[in-house]
Amino acid sequence: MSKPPITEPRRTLTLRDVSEASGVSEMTVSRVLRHRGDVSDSTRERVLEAARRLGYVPNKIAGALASQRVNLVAVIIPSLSNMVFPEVMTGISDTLEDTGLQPVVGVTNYSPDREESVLYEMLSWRPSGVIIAGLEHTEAAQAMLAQAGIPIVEIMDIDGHPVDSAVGISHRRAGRQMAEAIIAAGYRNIAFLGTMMPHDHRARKRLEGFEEALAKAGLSLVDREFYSGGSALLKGREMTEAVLTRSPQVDFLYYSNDMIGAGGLLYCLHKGLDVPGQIGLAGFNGVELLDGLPRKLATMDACRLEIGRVAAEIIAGKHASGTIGGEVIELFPTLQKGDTIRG
Amino acid sequence: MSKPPITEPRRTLTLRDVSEASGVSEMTVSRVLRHRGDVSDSTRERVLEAARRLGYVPNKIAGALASQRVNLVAVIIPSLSNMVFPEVMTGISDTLEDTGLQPVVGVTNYSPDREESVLYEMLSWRPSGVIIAGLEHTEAAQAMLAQAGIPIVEIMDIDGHPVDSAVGISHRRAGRQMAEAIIAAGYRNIAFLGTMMPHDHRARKRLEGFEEALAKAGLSLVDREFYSGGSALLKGREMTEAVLTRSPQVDFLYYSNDMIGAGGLLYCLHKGLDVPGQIGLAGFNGVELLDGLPRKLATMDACRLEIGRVAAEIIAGKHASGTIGGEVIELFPTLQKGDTIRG
DNA sequence: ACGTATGCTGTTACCGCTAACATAGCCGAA
DNA sequence: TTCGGCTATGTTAGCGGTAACAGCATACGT
Repeated sequence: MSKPPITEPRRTLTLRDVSEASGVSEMTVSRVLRHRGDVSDSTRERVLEAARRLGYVPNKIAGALASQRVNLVAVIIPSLSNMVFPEVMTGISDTLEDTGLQPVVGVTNYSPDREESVLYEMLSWRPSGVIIAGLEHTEAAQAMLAQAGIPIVEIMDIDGHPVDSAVGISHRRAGRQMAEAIIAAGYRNIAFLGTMMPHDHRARKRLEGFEEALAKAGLSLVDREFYSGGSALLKGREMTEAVLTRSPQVDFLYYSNDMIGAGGLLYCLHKGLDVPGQIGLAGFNGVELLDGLPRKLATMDACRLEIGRVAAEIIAGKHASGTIGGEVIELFPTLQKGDTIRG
Repeated sequence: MSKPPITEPRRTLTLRDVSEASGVSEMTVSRVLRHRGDVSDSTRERVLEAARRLGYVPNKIAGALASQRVNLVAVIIPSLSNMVFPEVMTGISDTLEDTGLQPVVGVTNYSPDREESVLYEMLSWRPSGVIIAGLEHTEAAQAMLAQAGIPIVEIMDIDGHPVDSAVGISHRRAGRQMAEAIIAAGYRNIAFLGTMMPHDHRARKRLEGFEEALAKAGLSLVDREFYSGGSALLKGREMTEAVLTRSPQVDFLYYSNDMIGAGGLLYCLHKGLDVPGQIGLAGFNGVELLDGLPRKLATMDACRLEIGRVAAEIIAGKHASGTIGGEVIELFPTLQKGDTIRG
């Protein structure tokens, strides 16, 4: 380092500053910094040294405007506070890692209006693609997605009509499968405990599938209980107590997610109930958390990591299926009976 | 709607398209869409109708370049998969909600190099501010932060020297406080169980403070156990078993986070140990999850929501303290003894 | 020697939008 | 009527980069 680093620049640096400091044109600096085109080693060295010394950080805004290319992928999800979407994010990040693409997260809190405005905001940055949870959106959001002219992947759910591509599982089928397993194990007095979220379409579809399969076996839910907000584990405990008090004949508890299921399981064990003999339980998601419980809750893996991975591959244009857009990729969750279903 | 919506635009729309469709200049359209300046009601109506009909989405890239203003706030955090950062995010989002600012999240996985590159990437979009976890960064990252010319808030931790502002708690003090409470309750054979993450400086500082207070009382840790990866709840269980087998004299287990603490608690209860008489436990973070456990784990709230809120206020320039930048705001966690410390 | 391929660097014209200033019409006061 | 002072709109000149092409050595085959 011959010259000392600049300490307090009065304004933010531009290519011109680096070009003047290294005695070449702005274009050449641009080429060096983007590892593009042929530049002689000596020039490259000089430019890099100057850029480093000045502390130059390129302006992607200008770059994106000029090149009409943005390395951002919009990811729009309902929440970060349950275990499921962070894991999807991991799948996305891992896959995007070596593509030069960068995920940008927007959170909707399960509000369609908020989803619409988050989408608008993100599209206004002209991302290279959109990954968005669910198939249900406002009309305006649907229109924006359809017109955006970039790859769109709707994730988690495939029971519906995607705008472009979709990657997910059939929640309806998942509900059905769980019901069938429960019935096959001999349980007959089944209750449902879940979230009261009018816009959680996936939980709704699971319940629909579940009840459909019950109906086919001539059964119906003997009780149901909903909650919203608060600590899921605690709510699971409280709801379970409420249901078992109100409907003592219940011999199976189907939860809309693992967290409340875990709360219910802890409650049942605490009460000394015979699980799964006297009463069975099942949740949904296959969250890692369950591994630490005294007994393993029955659940179905929602393929979260895989969904993120595949969605990102589609955006990055490196998904196995050669086709361009418009594909629906169904993943198949596996039912894990754990220790809370008989047999 | 007199004219039907355009269905398949060959290229993405610009202000010019809207201006032609509504018979005014681009500037006027721009003014209408930004609610800026005086525009007659009739013109505004006409422009909005045209924009809506065409499905125009403004190009913020061009707008930002021209106006030299970007409504983005970079938020750089180590992880999304533990409960802590999502809650900080909630605090940030809530506060930014009505400021026109938008958080953009980058995740570093506790890697300093990754942090540096994520920071570089985000700064290249010229955000209005940066919120970044921790006070320890690579030299290059420090330099970038110092030169960025925008408000920087380092969050979570205040034991060190911030580049600009800082909001957080003293983890060293938190560790000390917990040790003092444990000693006061009469426990003497204390073990530590934590993560093996060389870059989790906050966990390290808590342990340092903890040991410091032990030393002052003439005590030292009788055992310690570290883990990395896997289900925290399960790891807590396994580590606890290992420690209690190896060091049967241990009468207190101090965990570096609530999740492994919860696993340990479940293990102890399962083994029929007398908690907190025979053995005490404590974690850190005050996660909501604990409310659902059969017994409440002792913990310290890390003020996560508040940290996010205050950090965002500083960036938005609406924090109570009138000063501009350079402030260190210390928050004070409360010790919750729960049911797992005697007395 | 000549034409031409090749490697390196510079020039020009935008990308889509907005700040700043310019202009036109209209009102009321002098 | 004339003139300032509004209001509503248009015009001009960039913002900081990059695509595309132009230019100029140097190397090389014939």
